[in-house]
This record gives sequence, structure tokens and C-alpha cells, in this order.
Amino acid sequence: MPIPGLQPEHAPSGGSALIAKLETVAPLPDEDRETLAALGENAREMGARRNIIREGERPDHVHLIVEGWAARYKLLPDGARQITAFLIPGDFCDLHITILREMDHSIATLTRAKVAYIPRDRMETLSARPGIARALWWATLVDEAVLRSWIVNIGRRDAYEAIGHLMCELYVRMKNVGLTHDHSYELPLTQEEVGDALGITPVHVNRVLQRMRSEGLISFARGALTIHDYQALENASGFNPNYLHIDQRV
Amino acid sequence: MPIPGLQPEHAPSGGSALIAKLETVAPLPDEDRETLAALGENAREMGARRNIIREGERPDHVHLIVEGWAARYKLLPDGARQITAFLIPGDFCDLHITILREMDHSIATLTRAKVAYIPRDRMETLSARPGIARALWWATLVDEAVLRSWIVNIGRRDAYEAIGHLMCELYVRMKNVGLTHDHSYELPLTQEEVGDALGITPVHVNRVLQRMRSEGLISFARGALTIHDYQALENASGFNPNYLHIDQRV
DNA sequence: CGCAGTAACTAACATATGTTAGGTATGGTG
DNA sequence: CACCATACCTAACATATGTTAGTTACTGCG
Repeated sequence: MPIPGLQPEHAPSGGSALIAKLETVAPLPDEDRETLAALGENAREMGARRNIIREGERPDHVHLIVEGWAARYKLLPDGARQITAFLIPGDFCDLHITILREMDHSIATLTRAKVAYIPRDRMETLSARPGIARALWWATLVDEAVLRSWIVNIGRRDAYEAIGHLMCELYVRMKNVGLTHDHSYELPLTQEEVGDALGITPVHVNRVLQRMRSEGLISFARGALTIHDYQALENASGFNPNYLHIDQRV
Repeated sequence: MPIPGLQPEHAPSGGSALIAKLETVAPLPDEDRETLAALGENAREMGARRNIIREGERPDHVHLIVEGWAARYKLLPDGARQITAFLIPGDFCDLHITILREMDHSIATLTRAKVAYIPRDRMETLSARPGIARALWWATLVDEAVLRSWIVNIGRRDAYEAIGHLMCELYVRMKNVGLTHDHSYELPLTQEEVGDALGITPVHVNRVLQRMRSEGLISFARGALTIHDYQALENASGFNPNYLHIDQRV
């Protein structure tokens, strides 16, 4: 499945995507890094398109994506699906579920994935470390900012801009956990999944992708995306990475 | 401006909407209630359509809506506006801004409003109370759930369903802070603002409202909404209040 | 009381996107 | 190597919503 030459030489493993992500806020002491790295050690392997957790459930532990992709989604009565977030390595599925008690949406893997199950008491240990606690707060708030950005994307951009914007966002997020190579990254989404995230039909996603390819903007096949002119894609889609709050360092 | 007969006899004032909202999670001790009530005491009066805070700013205090309505929004290069949230009494504007440092969107009043400015040290005092801290967490997570719900609304529902869904959501939220009267509440939005929240044009909002009126579903004029058949509106829009996490009590 | 600004409303027409119904490539599997 | 499932791709046509360009109704204010 991995595209030859696309994966970085030493792909992050275990909890290292999480560490890279949380260190966006500030470098962490070795002790914290070790604690985080240990989280990924006995993660479970899951097949593609399996539910990690479903609407209405009340889990007593937290799920962390260690490897692979997943998506939050909601189903409508008529069977339509809306994806509300893509989860990549280092992302938590349900960090604060104990406060809300019950999931109001479902989460499923999109690819084969490694998912860590973190018991509640272990989460409390984590939160007791000030550096980690602050970084987890930051991650939660960035998730919220991404949701707002998606609302703008779906509400006010046409399909061409919206798809471009999504590609830029995922590029920046993947880069931030060390999973890009130049301007390429594994983007294991079907055209239907892209449509379900953007509120458009797969037929229309296909039309837009054809156009982007014919313009030489991108290559996208077999689960991998290459952006040939990143600046042009940013401009065409009105992408501004400020909402990801990555440049925290002063 | 208030509609005669629509306001409850004793309209909540000061921080009482906030108290009502936070007590959704669990009753608070009198001491906590007094602390919260005091927050609203010296709130500032603001005119309609004034910015409370703008994208890029780094405030050193937190804003709380005590009275009136406000909206989060983002502007696109072409001047289009997308509203990502409506804020009603009891809602915080920027509860955790110190962690992200910089606003990634703007917030403006929609009506005349009272806005409390809460200094950072006072917020820390608040967070030191376990009951309040937990309730603030809950409020943050519900905000996030509402964002997900809006994504579904904008992405997968047609204009008729989306407008109905928004009316249901605001009904439940207003009711939860004691600002409804039967199935009526003050909804001081222009048709353009509704469109900016749902990603549609004011012309189309108007078409849909005409239809809803002609069906006898609602009355909506002069900033007040009456839902004549709430159950029908819920059904027509696929509204399910579970994502507001209001039924927390066991 | 008349004016000006804003919001509501409407009609005629344009179009981005949806729908339906396929065909074609690809990859895993027995 | 044939088969099957899945994803990709395409064309023809349908429609929800957008666009433009107004008119009409309020409301606050001088």
C-alpha cells in the first residue's frame, strides 16, 4: 500500500506523531516524550472501514490514532453521510468523552490503522504534567478551529476551491507530524470520501479533480497526492494556515 | 425592541443566563452562583453590529455575552461572510484564547448587547472551582459539537431543512437559558444573517421562509420566531438535540 | 411628517452541482 | 487466469440555488 519513494526514510512510529504534534506548542522534557511514546506501544491493528466508536456509546477509555487514517462522521436518516473531520496519526478520537458522557457522532477507520486504547487513569496521569496538559488543550482548540474552517469551506467556497483548501490543510497537518515528502503525502481517500467531507457528490469531485490535473496543479492517484504548485493551490483556494496555530513559537 | 408578551416575566439579567447554562451539567453551590452572577455586573453596553474582537487580535481578557446576540464570522477575500456560530446570553466569546494566543476569526454583536470583560486572573479564580471548571469544559465541548452539527447542516441538508434545523437548535439553546416563551423566542436575525450562517443567499432564505409560513409551520417577523408545530419542524429538518448534551442528569 | 437607510420581498434568468446510468481500470483471490 | 468487488471516470439531463435588479415596507430621526 505505501507508495515507494513517498514515505520518509524513517516513518514515525508508536506515539511519535503525537509527540511531533504536541511539540508544536513547546518542546517537551524527555520524561514527557517517553510517556507519550509509550502510549503507542500496544496499539491494536484494525482493518479499513471499521468503526472505532459509534454514536451513543460511552467508552471508558480514549482512542488515539497511531497509524493510518480515520474519520468522524454522522449519518442522516436518508443514508447520506457527512464527514466532519479526518483523523491522522497523532490525533485523538474522543479525548474528553468522560465530560460529555455520550458520543454524538461515530468514528471509523478509512485505512488499515493502529489505534491505541488509553485507560482513563492513564489519561489523568498525562494531564497531571503541565506541559502535556497545555498541549492537549491546544490540540482541542485547534480541532475546534478546523471545524470552523470547514464550515467556511463548505458554506462559502465552490467545489474547486473547497477541494484545494482541504488538500492544503491536510498537507500542513501531515507535514507537522513528519508525514510529507516534498509536496507529496499519502492521502488515502476515495473520491466519495472527499465528497462526503465537502458536501458534494463523488461525480462532481471527479470533475474537479480532472480539471486540477489538466491544469497541472496536482497528481492524485492510488492514495497519494502530489501538489505541483503549492502556492497556486493556496491562492486558488484562499487557504491561510493561521487557524492551525502552528507558529506558536515566539 | 423586545416583543410585548414574549419576554418572560422576570428576564434573566446579569450572569443568570450563564448560571442557567452551566447548571445544565449539575447544580452549583450558592457560592459558585454568586461568583458567576457577579461577572455580569459591570458589563459594557454595545451597539448592534460592532466588533467585539477581530481576527488576529490577542486579548488579555475573556468576553461573555450577558445580553443580546453576537456571531462568530470569517470574511473571504471576495467579501463573502460565513457565520460559524451564534452567541446568545451565557455564551463566552474567547474562553481559551490565552492558549491559542491569536484569534483566527472575528466576533461581532448582531443586536445591542451587554458584554462582560473578564480579566485573566478572574478566570483563573473561576477555574479553581471544580464545579465551574467542569461546567466550562462541558460548554467548550458542546460548542464543538454544535460546529460539527453545522457542518452536517450546511453540507448535507437542503435550504429548507437547514433553516428548520437552525431554528430548532436555537430554540433548545434559548430555552436552556430561560429565554423562550412557549414555542416563541426572540430571533433577531436578518435573512441575510441566516444566509451567511447557512451558506445560502438571502434571496433563497426568503423563498424558504415564505414556504414555511405558507405551510403554517412558523411565524417569523420583527426579530421574533414562533414555531407553530415544533414536532413537524423537528421531523422536517432531521433535528435531534442529542449533540447539545443537555440531558446530563442521571 | 418627510426623509433615508435598512430589511423584506419578488421575478426572470443563469449556473454549479446533483442525478442517473452506465463504462472502464485496478487489485485481490481462488 | 478468470472472476469479483471496488474505485474511477463519463455523458446527458435535471434542479436547487445563485444572480441581478429591482419594488415595497418599515423604522428611526431631524
